[in-house]
Amino acid sequence: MNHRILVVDDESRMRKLVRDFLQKKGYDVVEAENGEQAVDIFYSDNSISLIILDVMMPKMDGWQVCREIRRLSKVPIVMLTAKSDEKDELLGFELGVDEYISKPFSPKILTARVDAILRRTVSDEKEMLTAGGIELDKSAHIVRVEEKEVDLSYKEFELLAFFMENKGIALSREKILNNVWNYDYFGDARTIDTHVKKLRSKLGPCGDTIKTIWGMGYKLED
Amino acid sequence: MNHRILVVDDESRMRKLVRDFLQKKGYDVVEAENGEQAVDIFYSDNSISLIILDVMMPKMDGWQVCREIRRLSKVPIVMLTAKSDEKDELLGFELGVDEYISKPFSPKILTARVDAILRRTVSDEKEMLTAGGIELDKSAHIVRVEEKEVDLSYKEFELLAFFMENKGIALSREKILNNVWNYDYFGDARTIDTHVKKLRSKLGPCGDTIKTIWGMGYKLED
DNA sequence: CGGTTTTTTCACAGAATTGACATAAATATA
DNA sequence: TATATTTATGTCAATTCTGTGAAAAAACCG
Repeated sequence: MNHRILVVDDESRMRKLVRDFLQKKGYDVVEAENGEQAVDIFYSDNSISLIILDVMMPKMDGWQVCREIRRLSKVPIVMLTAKSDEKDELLGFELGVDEYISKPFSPKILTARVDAILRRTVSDEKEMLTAGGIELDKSAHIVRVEEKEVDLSYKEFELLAFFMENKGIALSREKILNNVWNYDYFGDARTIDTHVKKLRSKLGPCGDTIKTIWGMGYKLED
Repeated sequence: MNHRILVVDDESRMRKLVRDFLQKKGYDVVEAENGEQAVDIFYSDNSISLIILDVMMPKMDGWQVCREIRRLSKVPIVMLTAKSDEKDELLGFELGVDEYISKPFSPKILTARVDAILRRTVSDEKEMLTAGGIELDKSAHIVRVEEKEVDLSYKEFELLAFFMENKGIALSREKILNNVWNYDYFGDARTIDTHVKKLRSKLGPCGDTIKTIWGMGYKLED
């Protein structure tokens, strides 16, 4: 799930600078040294999730590249401008630029903005619950422990989801019963123990994320 | 799935130039040296998916050709103009011109625009759903598994389409019933199972793309 | 209408899950 | 330390759920 970022600038020094910081943050980086190349790359590599674009470039400038890309894609675009210029920004927003960063910029600002934009666009896609090394996707009904998918039964899944929705909160057996089991269930409270046991063992290395609170109930650690 | 492009220009040098670049990109090219011929060819060859039209031509000019074609077709039209002229562009957009390219143009720009338009229109018209080796064309009502067409009944098709529109998402039987069957259907819950069974067997090697989520429903894998 | 295809119902076998229970282990309490 | 209380664990029968084939019912089509 790594993001690939296309950096477009005619100065190789600047490309290297930006690339270094993005790579340190764990992003994949692809470079283009002019607008045409950028468009080519973007059209041929459909895994680009964000473009950083210098405005000042010979031949095809940043605006043109932006316009060209926007013909068929809504990929987030960050513009690098020599200095903040209101007129330009207005033009940019019409073209669908997502963010401006004016040179000289601090690398922190750059990566922070990139992070923010990607988080925004990604989080639109799906809701994930996480805790420690556990990842739970309610809609896909998938649980992963340390990146590896784990098979859970229906009840186990429901129970874990309830734990994760209340991570860090101590839950009494009664509360768990009322939420995970049907309201007409009046069975043994020990039943929960059995399910917790199975959960713990199926969660493997993360099994001890479910803590016992003696005399009270259980809690999923944050 | 190759696109055929009709290039209309009275200068053979220009036709050859455009044709060369489009062919290098893998397009089929048909040429016409005047408006009448263009209209004739377009009407007789119904596999033309885009037209590149020079504005300046003797007898019947580009606008006239455009108007003529638009009488019965929405095929994308790209105009080649000697120089960008606002008045002309306004006229053109009223006539439904999709794109302008002013001479002299870079061949790369030409092909990039053509790519973009075709990708856009293709994805507008044909809503293609894919998942694993399964391809589903909703408008054409066709399903292919590993390039080979598969015969599905109406209900089977609807069900598969619903799965593919929600690929990666776990779907309860209730949800499936509400979406694929009429709201007033209260039949046996086994009905879905039966259809899933048939789907799985008809999808052959991709049959196991439809996962059972025990106690919950089904899911088409991403 | 008669034949054909599609859709639905149904019963049952087999699979997976669940909850109960007995027993062992752990923790608090006196 | 001894005792009471609470939790962990393994086992297993009962229950619930799904897959399947066959057959009935409905829709379709000349």
